[in-house]
Amino acid sequence: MEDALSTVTITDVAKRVGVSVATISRYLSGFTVRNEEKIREAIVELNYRPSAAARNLKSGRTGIIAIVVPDITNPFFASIVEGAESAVGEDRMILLVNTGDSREREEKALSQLFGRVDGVIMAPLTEDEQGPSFFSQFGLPIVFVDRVTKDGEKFSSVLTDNAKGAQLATEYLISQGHEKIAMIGGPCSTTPGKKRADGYRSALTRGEIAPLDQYFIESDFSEAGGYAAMCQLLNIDAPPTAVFVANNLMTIGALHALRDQGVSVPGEISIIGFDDLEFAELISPPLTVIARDARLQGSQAMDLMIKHLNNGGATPPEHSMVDVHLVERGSCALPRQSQKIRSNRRDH
Amino acid sequence: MEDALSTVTITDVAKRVGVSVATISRYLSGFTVRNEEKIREAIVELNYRPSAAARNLKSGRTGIIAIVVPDITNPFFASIVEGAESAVGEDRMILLVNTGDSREREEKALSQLFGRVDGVIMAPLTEDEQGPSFFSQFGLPIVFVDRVTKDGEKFSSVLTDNAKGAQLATEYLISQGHEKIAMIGGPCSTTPGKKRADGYRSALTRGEIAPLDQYFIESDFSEAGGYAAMCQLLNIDAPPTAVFVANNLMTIGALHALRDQGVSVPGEISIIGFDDLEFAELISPPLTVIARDARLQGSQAMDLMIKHLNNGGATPPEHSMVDVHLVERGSCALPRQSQKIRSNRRDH
DNA sequence: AGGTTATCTGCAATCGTTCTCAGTAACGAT
DNA sequence: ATCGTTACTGAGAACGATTGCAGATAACCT
Repeated sequence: MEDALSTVTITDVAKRVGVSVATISRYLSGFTVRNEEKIREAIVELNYRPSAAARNLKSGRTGIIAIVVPDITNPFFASIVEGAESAVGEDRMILLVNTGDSREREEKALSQLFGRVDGVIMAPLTEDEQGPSFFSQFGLPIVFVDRVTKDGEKFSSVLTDNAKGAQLATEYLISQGHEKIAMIGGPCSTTPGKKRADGYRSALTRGEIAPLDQYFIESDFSEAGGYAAMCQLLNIDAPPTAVFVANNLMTIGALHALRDQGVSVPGEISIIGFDDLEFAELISPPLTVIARDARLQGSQAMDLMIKHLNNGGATPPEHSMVDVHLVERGSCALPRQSQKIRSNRRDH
Repeated sequence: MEDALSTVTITDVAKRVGVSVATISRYLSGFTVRNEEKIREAIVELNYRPSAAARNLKSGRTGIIAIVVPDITNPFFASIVEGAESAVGEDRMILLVNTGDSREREEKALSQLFGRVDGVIMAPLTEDEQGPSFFSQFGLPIVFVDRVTKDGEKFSSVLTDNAKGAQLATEYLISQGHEKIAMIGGPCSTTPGKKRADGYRSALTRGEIAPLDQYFIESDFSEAGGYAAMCQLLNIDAPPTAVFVANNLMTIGALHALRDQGVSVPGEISIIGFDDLEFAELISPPLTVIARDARLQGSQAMDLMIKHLNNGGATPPEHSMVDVHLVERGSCALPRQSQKIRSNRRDH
């Protein structure tokens, strides 16, 4: 019932009980001491809370793990964060950094993390992270999630099988008879952007379809980017009959574009997305996607980090890969005969 | 180029340059000192990074603001967090706590925050937060966002005009000629749960429609809850012709239920949700909702917190209210004639 | 050159803990 | 009564930075 304003320290408690600070400290860390009851009382009465700052200084650990993501409003990253949160355990907490797709913010935040956190779980903006030695010099344990940097092999990582996912999507479209298959991709400077493009191309090649430049649009993983890309695809001479869109936000944008242009899905064009959405079934038609467990990616990354930390930072880097699978719903169909004719007409 | 393993302290830098630690410290805080060039070099060569822990201890501030939300995968809270992040400024960071709708986690996290953060922005799980004096005793500045606790007036808050939103929704349905208007609400132990129920009831009363118990279902703001509630509504004798669903996740659940049961929207039943969704337009029919600016709520909460902190914690509590508005799309329509007849028949 | 001022510097205390080390008290065994 | 053992205790040195104070140096003026 004392003043909650001025900070109560361990010394105040010690004085009140009439013992030394060491005793209070020991009591707090679970040793048996003589006046436990009186100490308990004093702590409650004074409303004493140990200073985390002082503990950090003494122990060299903060009990905080940073998680750095480009965009927390992207449901995928939100799930990663949630997964990480769920695995963080009793005695640690999460510091969230949302870089907002800004390189500047990312750099700044990273430099401020030192001494505040015990480790960093990170989805870097791009692969060419400020020089190859940056993270080696960084001095804090790192686990990459979803994306890596150039020298990423040196650190633990939890990735998705992006190439397989893209292949699965493309092969599915091929198996339905599509030939004019476009892709709206992410920035090739990012891991998923690059790998998904690779998977798309290799599936096409394997299906004996020549990848066309005009059918591949490198966009930016944003809704607006997906919208623009889809408009661009609709405007070319022989528009594709199917489009693989490389992430959830761009898929939403692409669907908006199709709706605005009055193009029916899957009647006139088939769409397959990457990353499932909570409401994918509610869209008309229900959206077919390549799905993966984002939450699992987050929790695995956290597990790796905690393992590393608990081993005194002496573990070799581990690389984990989360599987992908096709969720077949209603947004893909056989290419329309009429379309084939129309497009054939245009071709000649 | 020294070892990045062992921690480099300010003392190491001082030794290297041949000055006292005080000088290095002063250099770091922007004072002009004599050997600036040499100091700069030493810092780079040793890869020195000031220890945040030590600074915290000395200064009593951490430069970190906690933000506590029930569920980060809810797009609404993700936007709040993003808004807060965007307003946090250069010299502070965000510590995210995701309570996962668990009271236990919330309590535990709160108790661990002391000394780790300078303030807490919080959307409490329920209004009756562990005794009325808890937050008064808490010892850390608090700003409530979206929700408050019982003694919430004592702290700054950024809320939504929930009652108005619910009224708007209900009046809109009434204006279309609906009389059998149900509501799927959130827990009445939460601010939005309670206020939205109030708004719904008062709009009904004002429209001279008696609120029926069977038309109000208190659910839990989750997708599964929305699903179950909608199923329940469909099963009663005189099912409603319109339903106001009190949050985004429950709306998704309700729509799933309607789809599964083959009920057409808005043909057989009109739906209006609370909180817009990125993809609300893509659903068929496009979803009519009560919308508000979640991002703004987050940034306003952060602004309030920073203002408080910069004033040395001596500001009186401020209460801010974010406006709501109706976004009319396609999920509401006039009640079907056939339904009216059918229900009239049943009533008598 | 001497005196005055303006800058810069180092010493040492401090923040709130933890932890080592030396010590004391209690108790049973001899 | 003495000794050994066990079980707890307190003093004080860290941890790595910041900062008031007083002293040192340089710069400037007459």
